[in-house]
Amino acid sequence: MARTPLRSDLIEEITTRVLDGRLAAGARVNEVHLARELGVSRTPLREALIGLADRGLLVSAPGRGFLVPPFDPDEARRLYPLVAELEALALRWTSPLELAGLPDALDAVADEMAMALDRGDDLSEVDERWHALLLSRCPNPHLLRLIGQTKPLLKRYESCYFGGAARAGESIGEHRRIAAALRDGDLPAASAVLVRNWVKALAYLGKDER
Amino acid sequence: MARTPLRSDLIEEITTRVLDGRLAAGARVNEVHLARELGVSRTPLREALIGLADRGLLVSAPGRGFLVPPFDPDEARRLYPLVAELEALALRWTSPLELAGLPDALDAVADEMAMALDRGDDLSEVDERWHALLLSRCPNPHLLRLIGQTKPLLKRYESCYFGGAARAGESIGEHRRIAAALRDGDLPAASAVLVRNWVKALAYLGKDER
DNA sequence: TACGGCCCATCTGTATGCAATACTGCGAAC
DNA sequence: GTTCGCAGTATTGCATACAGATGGGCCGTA
Repeated sequence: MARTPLRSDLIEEITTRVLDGRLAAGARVNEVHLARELGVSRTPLREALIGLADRGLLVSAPGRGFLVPPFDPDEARRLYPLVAELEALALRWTSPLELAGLPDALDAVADEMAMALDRGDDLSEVDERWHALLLSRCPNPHLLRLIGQTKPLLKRYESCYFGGAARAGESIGEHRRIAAALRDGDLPAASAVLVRNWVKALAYLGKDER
Repeated sequence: MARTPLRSDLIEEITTRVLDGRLAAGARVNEVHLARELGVSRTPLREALIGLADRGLLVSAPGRGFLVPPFDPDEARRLYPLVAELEALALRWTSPLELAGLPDALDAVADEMAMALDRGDDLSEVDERWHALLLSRCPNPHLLRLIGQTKPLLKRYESCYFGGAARAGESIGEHRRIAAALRDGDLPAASAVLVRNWVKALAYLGKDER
């Protein structure tokens, strides 16, 4: 028997397809087609779909299966502050002791971001690593679970987040300020910048969405 | 076809069984037995189990099925503040306009709680209604989803919450103070009491858990 | 031509079947 | 006496099969 259930891999794969639009917003998910395409049967596929519906990345329409929720600017406006507050909470609940080793490591990742920006690479993967590192010491697994469930929803709207180099540079600066605040032991300042970082991302997103 | 998928009912039923201990903490879930007992096939049952595992009320052990997580005092200590902060957040994000009609209704439910306390009834159902009402105007469905997913986890530890009449009376008073603060438009005070209400519940829980 | 009802293909929701792994009990060896 | 190994059973994970609902097109009628 597989040591990793099929549904886990399927959740990952389907998440990717929702994020990159191969499963289009508003479209219904045809279980038979998708199962054939992925080379699995409908059973583990449905299990994955149900998991994704629980996280809000799909919605279940009783009798009509699953569908990808349409894009909704309101939803983005609610998701960004939500993730912001959740991350800030995770930060507040990380003990100063655990936090001590982080700033240097965070700045190292921020350096990577700066280099990626110079090369014109995609920053989102590095940005993700930075935030994962920031939260890695939080002792509340349930909060981390909620964050993990919510971020993919947000990523649907994030496609053009780092589109502008100006915003990217600004964002890297914010990341560095967060690390600096942590070094000073100034947790409120760190959370404040963190929340602002997310909210600003939303603002730039709104600009592109016109 | 049923307008409501079987798995929804199953999720509800299994949640109940986990909360009342019919599915004991630490025990494995036998899919065949449980399916027979519930009069359904394994397919929708497994779908329900997966949904519950996503919410953290069960854990999935690859190759070994699902099991009810053991009780863990640490978990309770992390869940209560989490729900407290999430509810406070929901409150902060509810517009004052929407909030205006709430205090009277909240106090009405608080009256019910007081009456139930006098009669010696169980308060948890009424308490749940009070909190649901408090959050009912929050415009962020994702936050509400997270709260809804997290509260059942907490309820596992809540059995003896309202055990002491003294604490129950105190809690009702806190509920009234929250409504009063809302009437005054003093949102920070309302959140503060709300958070304290949850944290105190945890403190009393800790006392009984020895 | 527009509208409403019926029929059929398609798809979901549920049940059952099958293969491979994990647990249990017993026996043997140290 | 304890531990290791093995065989049989139980149980999971996945695949397939079946029943009922859904949606769309076609025809008839106003």
